[in-house]
Amino acid sequence: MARWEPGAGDRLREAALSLYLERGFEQTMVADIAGRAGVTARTFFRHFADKREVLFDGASELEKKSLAALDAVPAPTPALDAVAAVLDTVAQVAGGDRELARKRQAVIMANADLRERELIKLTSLSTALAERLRRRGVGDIEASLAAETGIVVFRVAFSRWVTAAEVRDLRDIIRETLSRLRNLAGR
Amino acid sequence: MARWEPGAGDRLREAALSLYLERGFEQTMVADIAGRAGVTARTFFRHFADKREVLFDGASELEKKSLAALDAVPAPTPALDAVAAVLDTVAQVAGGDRELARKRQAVIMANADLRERELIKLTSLSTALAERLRRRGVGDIEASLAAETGIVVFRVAFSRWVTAAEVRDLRDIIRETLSRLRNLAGR
DNA sequence: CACGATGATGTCACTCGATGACATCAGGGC
DNA sequence: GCCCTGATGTCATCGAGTGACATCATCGTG
Repeated sequence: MARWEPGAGDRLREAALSLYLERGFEQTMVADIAGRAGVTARTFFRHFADKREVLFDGASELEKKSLAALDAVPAPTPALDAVAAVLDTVAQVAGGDRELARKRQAVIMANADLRERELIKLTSLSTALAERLRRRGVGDIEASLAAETGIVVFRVAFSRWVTAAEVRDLRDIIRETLSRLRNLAGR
Repeated sequence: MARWEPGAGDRLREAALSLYLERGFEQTMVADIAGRAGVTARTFFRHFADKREVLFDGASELEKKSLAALDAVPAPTPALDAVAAVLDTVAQVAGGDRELARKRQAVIMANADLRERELIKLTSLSTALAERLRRRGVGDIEASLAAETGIVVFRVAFSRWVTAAEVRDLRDIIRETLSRLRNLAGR
């Protein structure tokens, strides 16, 4: 076969991120993205469900790995400890390219629709985690609480990780954040 | 003045909810809502920013009352206890008409865009609470964690409250949920 | 090599959400 | 009666998103 060329999906992803950075999300039209990627707008929608999704389609892989990580935790582990183990894995998946993450986050934070989409991706992860926890015998409410709490820790830690001044690993920040939450909530 | 008649905003709210229930959110067109309310589509958008917002415009009042409740808590209270006090107020505002809440929630849960919007409303509340907590001297991370944790408790409790089988007060459920969270997270 | 299947893309037409510009109309104060 | 103001209607337009259909390249098979 010919030498490797990025597929249309990858080109669209790149084109979208750069355009969102240059002009902002709302000022970028799907036709612009498609044009930069060398395809038509119709093709954009064959690769991504909508204009926002182009920034979020890594989420399904994150979810898959997170669930695998949870399944790898031995059964008798307390719910929140199991979630902590998941967060270590999440840190590896999401905590790689910090500069890319900063760019992406800058775009997302600048637009309400994108913030909405980001939230629902994390909620979807939380729901999936809770469901697995229940299968392990964790109570209904406890499963939801543990999963959602884990997501809260991730969100707070992540938002700190992409801060300009911050230099620590995402994993370290997550651990510290979880520990602070325990102090906060413990009686 | 003439006898009381509901304004266009109220008529639109009612029309929208009933239509969303009858046909579903996506199957309902803005023109339908406007028609049932006796106005034009253009007028709909003069009352609500978009098609979703018609279900959520109570959120700003909820936020206002929540912040007032937080300000009413004496300063030396631990962050999570202060949030607990806020949740009592939230329970009063959101825990009134259970049947209405069930209808509304049924519509929201049936559509991804609406779920997104609901999430961001609660996140906005969380952000506002965290900001006030910081003003009281609560540390940066702790403020975010306490506020977001409070929202998690509310979400979990609320979703239980609108369950068909559930009969307890929203406030009671919230209290129990918070207590469970403390057990879960405490070391 | 020709052929037909398959998958990715382009083209066209259309619906609907959302917004700006301008006209209209009713009520209140002068 | 007149004017101001706020709420609404009308019209035009943009852009997201989708369905239907045509096209084209690739590839396995006879």
